[in-house]
Amino acid sequence: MANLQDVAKAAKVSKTTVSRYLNGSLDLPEKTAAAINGAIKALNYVPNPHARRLSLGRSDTVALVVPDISTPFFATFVAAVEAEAVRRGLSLALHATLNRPDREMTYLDQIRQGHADGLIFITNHEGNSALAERINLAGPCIVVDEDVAEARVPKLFCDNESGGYLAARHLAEAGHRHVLFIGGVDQMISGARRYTGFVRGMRDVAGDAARIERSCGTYTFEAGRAAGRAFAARGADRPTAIFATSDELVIGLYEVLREAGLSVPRDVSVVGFDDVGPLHLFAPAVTAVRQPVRDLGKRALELLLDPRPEDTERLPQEELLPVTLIERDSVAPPIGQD
Amino acid sequence: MANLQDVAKAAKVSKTTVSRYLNGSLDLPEKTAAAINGAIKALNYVPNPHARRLSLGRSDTVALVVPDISTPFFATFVAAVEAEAVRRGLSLALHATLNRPDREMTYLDQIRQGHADGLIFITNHEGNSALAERINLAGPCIVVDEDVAEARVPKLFCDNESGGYLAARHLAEAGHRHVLFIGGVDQMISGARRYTGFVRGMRDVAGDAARIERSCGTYTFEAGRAAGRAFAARGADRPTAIFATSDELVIGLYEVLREAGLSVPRDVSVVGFDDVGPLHLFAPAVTAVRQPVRDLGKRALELLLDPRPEDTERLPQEELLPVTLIERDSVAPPIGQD
DNA sequence: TCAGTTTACTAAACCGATTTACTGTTCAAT
DNA sequence: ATTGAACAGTAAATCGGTTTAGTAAACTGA
Repeated sequence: MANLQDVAKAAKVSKTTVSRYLNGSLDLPEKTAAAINGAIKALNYVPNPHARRLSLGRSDTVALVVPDISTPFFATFVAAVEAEAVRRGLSLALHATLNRPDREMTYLDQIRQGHADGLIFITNHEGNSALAERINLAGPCIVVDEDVAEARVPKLFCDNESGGYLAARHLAEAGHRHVLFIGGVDQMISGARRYTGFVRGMRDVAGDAARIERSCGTYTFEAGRAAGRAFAARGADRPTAIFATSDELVIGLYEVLREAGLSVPRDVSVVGFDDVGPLHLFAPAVTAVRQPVRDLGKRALELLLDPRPEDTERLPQEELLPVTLIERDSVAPPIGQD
Repeated sequence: MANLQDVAKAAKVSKTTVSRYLNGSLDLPEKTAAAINGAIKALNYVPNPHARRLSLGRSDTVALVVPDISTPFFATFVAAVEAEAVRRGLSLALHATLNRPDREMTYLDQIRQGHADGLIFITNHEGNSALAERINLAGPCIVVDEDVAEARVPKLFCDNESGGYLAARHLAEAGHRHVLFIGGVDQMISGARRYTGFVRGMRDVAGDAARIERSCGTYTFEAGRAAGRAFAARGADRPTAIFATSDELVIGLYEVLREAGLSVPRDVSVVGFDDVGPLHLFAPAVTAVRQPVRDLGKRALELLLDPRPEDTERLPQEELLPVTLIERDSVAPPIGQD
């Protein structure tokens, strides 16, 4: 491969001239410019990216750290970030942590070490302060989807509270009073806020008649199945509606309800969250709170790259993106005595 | 950030010594080694990746070019590649082309220019020879999932022909004689081979009684809907079973069949392909040929990094990974007069 | 005609590693 | 006392760009 020196020699000028010409920091008379362009074409010259990065001290690459890539939610998120990165002429380095703190640490360190110019970070487990500390040291970084409490960086979430509220109102207005919330623990922002909103929504409509149960776990198929099994095993005093706060939970739940011979929405109503997968094709189609996943991805990169506010001492700004309720066929008024 | 020089100074040795010590090309007495380790720890030294890459002429990064990341198939594939890359200490640069040839070219060029040490390439449209030429110039590369005819690089596919065969036998053995194949055109290896296998499977069981129709298009929701609409609009002489050769096609098809009031498998049997999404939760659960997507990802990286055969003149080797038929509830014997 | 400006370009330092080809010292054996 | 090997390192070149701080020549105006 030809390098800058070769081009310079062929065009009978110096390295400096070629470099500065290419970077626009030098105006050249037509003749010289033509000679350089000719040499570049003839030699098929392309700047060596590693030399460039070393010299400039940046990589034009952003790193994306997510728990997993194969779930629809993260896959869609990654796709949105990638699209925005391309638009800005950046490359994307993708890292999956499988939610393991040691791997999160590793990638965090890599950023600090200059592997990438910035980092979009998503973790899925309860925050710990060692992690937060690493984030604060990592250079340009933004935390998305789930909070890392002590991290002093910009944060971007969907409006979890409002999502919980919308789901609750919808259920309560359909007549449900005894409901089950399946979701994350209070230590996680999505779990806490969705639940807060859910409770507020139920109270707003049903007041003290609302009877709210909560089942905490991860956002996985297996947790959905487990909660579903526990639900199915109960007798008469069973909630009449379930708010399952992720696509995976809904899928696992549906699986078990079907096996148990429980019909949705006749025996129990269901509202989901995320709505990234093909929930409209399930039987019955799932009513769900939809997250603006693509917007989340696009906005994450914007926030990462846009100039930071100067006063670093202010609390990290937190931005919320709106969610919407998509009504389908999994909610009906409750029947029976409950 | 501290650099090699700083460490050397602190340890009272030369840059060379530190570098060679760290890279294992120099044995040092305990005292010197301890001094260096101490300096590294004290200064929090980490080698600058860009300098390293420039010096070594490699990036320990592989590039992955796929049409899209947000579909379950590619998302799962990417996840598998990433996992294998981590295992080998490599980074992953992710690029989505949205199936646009210009972007494919761009990324192909980036590899040649040294952005990555190797490339896993997936395209989803009919091959063209300009693309193949670029691939042949791009350095270490492997083509996966769909062929690029004139590319002389290792290739990795699932066993499409066998997948078609399995689907056809299953349908024919259930009694179906008049069947519809929905899939890619003959110019694409997946379309051609799945169809070939499908025809062979039908003939093996039903001989001349087999009546096979084919609908060519892309592997998208929309194509599935379109084929479904065309199917639903037909009168008496309608096939009794459909082989929809991607998850997306199945989803689009199901959507339309449901709207049209056609019941699966009573009115029509369906067999899918891919089986990456939650097809087991659809109503009815979809019988499908399952692709070994994770194996595909893992094996792709292995093939890319494993030493190439020396005689480059031999035809590029092609490796096929086995598929399996997952039987669920979307196939039943045909009823009626057809 | 000569100072001052503009034009056209460049030498050399720098980014931070790796690596080749040495140097100087110590020790054992002859 | 000398030779040769083993030990403990190192100077300097290299990778391929960017950038600072210039220089030499041509032109302009008084």
